Amino acid sequence: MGSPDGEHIGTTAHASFYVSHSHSQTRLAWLDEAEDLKPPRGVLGFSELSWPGVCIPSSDRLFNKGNPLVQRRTEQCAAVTLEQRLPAPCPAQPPLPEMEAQVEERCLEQVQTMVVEEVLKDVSTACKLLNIPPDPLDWSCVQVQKWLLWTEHLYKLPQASTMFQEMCGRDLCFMTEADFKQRSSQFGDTLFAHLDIWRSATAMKRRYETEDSKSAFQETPWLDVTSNYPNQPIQLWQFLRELLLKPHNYSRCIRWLNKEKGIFKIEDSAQVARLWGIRKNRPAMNYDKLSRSIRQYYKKGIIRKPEVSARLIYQFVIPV
DNA sequence: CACCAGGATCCCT
DNA sequence: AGGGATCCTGGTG
Repeated sequence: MGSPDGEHIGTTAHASFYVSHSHSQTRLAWLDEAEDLKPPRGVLGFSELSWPGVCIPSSDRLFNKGNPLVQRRTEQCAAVTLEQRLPAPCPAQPPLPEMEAQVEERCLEQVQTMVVEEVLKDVSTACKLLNIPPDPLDWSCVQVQKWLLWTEHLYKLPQASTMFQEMCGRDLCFMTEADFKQRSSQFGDTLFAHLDIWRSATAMKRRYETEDSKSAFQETPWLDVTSNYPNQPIQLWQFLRELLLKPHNYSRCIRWLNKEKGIFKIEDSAQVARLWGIRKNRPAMNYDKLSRSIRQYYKKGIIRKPEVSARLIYQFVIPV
């Protein structure tokens, strides 16, 4: 599925990125195909990376019907691309073929920028959620397990994490796809593809960071995947974790039941809602609304109800 | 009654 | 467009 004819824009041990700049015929064919694509979506529903012109090997395998987070990004990309690849015609002066080529060139670059941007954003969000560094090479065994648990949840891969016990990120990165399949014949390829994307994202980020400051990419405020985004508004799950990590102050209203598993109990629902309301400057906040927001996290795989469900008890999908 | 689940809509960024 | 807030209906113990 790769396009080795194109310009090589990045490499990791197992993944490369190519952008075709050579054959306008091919590019048009790809763009036309794109109109028929079913729209996948993030967070880390990465199948959109198989987008025409920007190719990440293995990512197509992540696109399966069971993926709960598959929909959104290509819709955005498709909308912009298709709109922009058809600039308003000028009847008096039909565009020259070179101009068409330039327009296509620009479209392609825009798509590439958007896709790269979205990938980095998704990886960044996941890093923040899992509290792990972006580069898989830097992962400890515990961090590998966190990532596996998350991936397991994301792609509904039962028991995937148990097949990679006591492995650090470096071990994982040196494994081939065959090694992955050997450990899990059913899901090895999906895990491998997902890991591939993370490594690729790191490579992309490095590449753009070291690029000339005049590059269009530099105008995008790249997200530092390890930072906490001081200017970003806090999200509810972050707020809850914040309270939980300060038991000295808040254990009377919210506390861990099982910190290792991420299970917590809201002891004083009204008080937690009040605190959330204060933080967000929403005086009318109450537990009914707060709990509705928590339930939105079920779909996103951030918070869920524990296996043994009980009132006011929730569980972080990825423990702190 | 308090909590839970989830649809619909609005608002803000 | 996406996230969160808000409102709502209906269900459970």
